[in-house]
Amino acid sequence: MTANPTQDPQSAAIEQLERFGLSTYAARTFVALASLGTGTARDVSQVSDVPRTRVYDAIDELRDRGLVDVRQSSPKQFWAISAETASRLFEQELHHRTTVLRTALSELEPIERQAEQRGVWTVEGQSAVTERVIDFFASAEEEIVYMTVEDLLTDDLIAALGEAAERGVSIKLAGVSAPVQERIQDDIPSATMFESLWIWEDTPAGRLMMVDGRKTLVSALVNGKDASLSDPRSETAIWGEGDANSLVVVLKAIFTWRLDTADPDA
Amino acid sequence: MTANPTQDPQSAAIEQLERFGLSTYAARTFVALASLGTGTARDVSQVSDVPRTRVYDAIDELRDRGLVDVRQSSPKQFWAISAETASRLFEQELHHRTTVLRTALSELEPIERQAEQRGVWTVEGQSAVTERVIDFFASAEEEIVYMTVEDLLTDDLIAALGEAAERGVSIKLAGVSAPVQERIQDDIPSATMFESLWIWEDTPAGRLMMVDGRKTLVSALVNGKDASLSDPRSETAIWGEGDANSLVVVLKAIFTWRLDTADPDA
DNA sequence: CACTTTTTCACTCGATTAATCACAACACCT
DNA sequence: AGGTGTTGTGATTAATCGAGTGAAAAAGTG
Repeated sequence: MTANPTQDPQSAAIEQLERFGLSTYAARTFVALASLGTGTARDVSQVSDVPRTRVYDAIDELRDRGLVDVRQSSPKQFWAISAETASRLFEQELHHRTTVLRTALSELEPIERQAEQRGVWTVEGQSAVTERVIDFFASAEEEIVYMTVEDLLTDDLIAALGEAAERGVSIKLAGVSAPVQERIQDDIPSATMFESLWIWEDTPAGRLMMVDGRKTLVSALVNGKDASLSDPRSETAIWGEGDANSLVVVLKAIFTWRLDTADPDA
Repeated sequence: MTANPTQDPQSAAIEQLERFGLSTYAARTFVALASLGTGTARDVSQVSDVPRTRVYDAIDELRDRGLVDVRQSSPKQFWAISAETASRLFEQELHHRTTVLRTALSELEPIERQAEQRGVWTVEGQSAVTERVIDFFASAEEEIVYMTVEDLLTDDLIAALGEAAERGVSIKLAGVSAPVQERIQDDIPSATMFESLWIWEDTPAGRLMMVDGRKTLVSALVNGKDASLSDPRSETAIWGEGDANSLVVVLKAIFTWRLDTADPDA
């Protein structure tokens, strides 16, 4: 997962197929067939390095999944469905499985998950942090304050902000770069900007978020000094929820001070 | 995989999570946490039957995937993301992975896959057969003839027919049940019906298809006598392509005879 | 400071799967 | 027909991975 330096199509396809539940033989066999179009066990074995005697089992597996058809002759001929059809097939199946998962999980989810917690939770990895922020945006009812130094304001986030804005949530942003700022003005005209600030002008910055004055999140990039922008995944965040939560209290104080003193229209 | 009699949410969720690449410990841990909301290693161990000493590893795995956050206290507290967020996360990831697969596969697909083949290919399983039929519909340029005895004309197929019709493909159907027939008239007004027929009036029937007079498919349900409609997955089809293909020749003869003699407007 | 609980880590056992081998069936060629 | 090489199936071995167990270190608690 971490080692993926734009490898060749072969290995990429094989890796994905394996992760979708095929055995390595089946995966290699299918990839071989996909490049051949059709072929015999021998052909497949030669280009895939699957032992010829095992190609038949692999074909069986692929047949069960509807990925390969067989011509009953001697030698048997195998035929792979097209790349387009194959991916459509997988997408369909996986969509179905996520639906099953969603249903099952929500059935056993507790009625209400208690908010109002002591202490703070930690999240690791940029994508995970973003995911969490989006979640919080989605739960906002009145106000979102979001502040970032670099351009940690991706399309996902803008979309989530847009949805919130349409619900009537007031949105206050800071630290947005000029080009993105223009986009925001178009997409979410109701959003107001306030001056970024302060201590970490050019530090390995992260983000800072508060929704409804009772959910807050702070993040930072871990490689403080050395490799600052090398690995984009090295972000760590902490968040807390509830009026009495210490992190919430602190951030609320900072933000209200800042928002009050700042020029409200900028 | 075959044993799936609408099991309880617990096992269903665990099964899906495992198939998405989580270890069984991680899957069980997440499900436990999902029902608890938050909890310690001990809590998790009790409801999930994961050895307490291994909950930590499982949490690490879940953390890497952004499914769980941790509160650094003693004992540590674990927090699971919501069912909704989790499934969205998976759907996103899987969509991405199918895209990677699609790209990789199409890069190594041969320039042109030779049509015009001797012999016939076999497909097994109702879903696989349907998939293949849809594929052929999508490749049709002039004419589709499709004939089925039972209601092997699902929404997928109707949709595929619709798309073909919009491309200007002429569509000829037979053996469609009355209710479905009405639907067709609405969705695809250009389609013409002809009388089903013949030998297999109430046999364990299948389908019969021809596109552009050069691709044909015939299917049958295998459990001829005993369990006819018990297992819907026991369908087998054969198909062939090319003007000289024997199956094509036979079917073309049958159909042209049938279509010529039948009343063209019915 | 003793004692419990939490957390980490190393190791064993078992199951799954890759890989090899031996043999039977079949087709082709002379 | 008979020989020869290729194809398909089944059994067997080797290796890998993950579940489960237990010991030991770390952190709390009285």
